[in-house]
Amino acid sequence: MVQEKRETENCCHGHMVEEMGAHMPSDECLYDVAELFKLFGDTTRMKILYALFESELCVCHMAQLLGLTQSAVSHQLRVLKAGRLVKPRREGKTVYYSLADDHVRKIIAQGMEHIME
Amino acid sequence: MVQEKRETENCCHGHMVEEMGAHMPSDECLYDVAELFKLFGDTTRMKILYALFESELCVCHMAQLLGLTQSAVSHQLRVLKAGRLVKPRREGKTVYYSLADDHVRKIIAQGMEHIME
DNA sequence: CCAACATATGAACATCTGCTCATATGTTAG
DNA sequence: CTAACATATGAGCAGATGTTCATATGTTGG
Repeated sequence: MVQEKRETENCCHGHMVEEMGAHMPSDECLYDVAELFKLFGDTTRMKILYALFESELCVCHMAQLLGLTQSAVSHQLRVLKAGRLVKPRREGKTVYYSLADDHVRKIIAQGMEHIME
Repeated sequence: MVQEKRETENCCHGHMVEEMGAHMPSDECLYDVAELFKLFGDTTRMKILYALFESELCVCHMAQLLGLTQSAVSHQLRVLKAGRLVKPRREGKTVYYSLADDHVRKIIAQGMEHIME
């Protein structure tokens, strides 16, 4: 995350530039949204999330279903859990994961819609 | 994109695994959605998109507004254009970019909502 | 406690990404 | 045409990311 480089170029003799800035969300907010979407921006994670659309699943079940290693799935579940997109439920040795809330479903659905244009 | 690794592990003696698969979108579809979200998954691109929320902007204007290099902005606009999230409009030497459609706005808004929980 | 199973985690590695710098392309004024 | 400006693009590089392999942790049955 290294940036903050200012240019002196200017095609429009920059008035109103600061005025525009007023409507922009804070850098932190923009960063958070980008981080959120980053979670959806990987095929493996998207597979996992979509697999959880209908019902909770345990790790090894997901691995089987998606043709992935248990380790790979577990690593990604860790990321998704940290991002509050999924939540675990332990039952004996088995850990079942499910979508954290309906927002996740909505966001994915919206993305799907855009793809199907 | 190297994967396709199958595990033999099985906590649930895998019946119904294939049945689940029936409800999954095609790999290509999942891939496309992930690619779409990947576009939103970067702070610089999110800044650019958000800056375009209200009105079209030329490249150097965006660079100024966001405190980024003209080159960096141009590179990202290329990516966003390829992903059909923004569209250019040439006017003399200047190229104005704007959001490609309202879906973009909706998707970002949905993301923002989730952040503000 | 021990063995077996389910999941989690750390290190190493190859790949992907996004930035910078230099330069090319496109456009208009003179 | 040429100079000046706006944008685009390519090469190179540093940092981020996702996978694998090996191993640790957690849980239950015997």
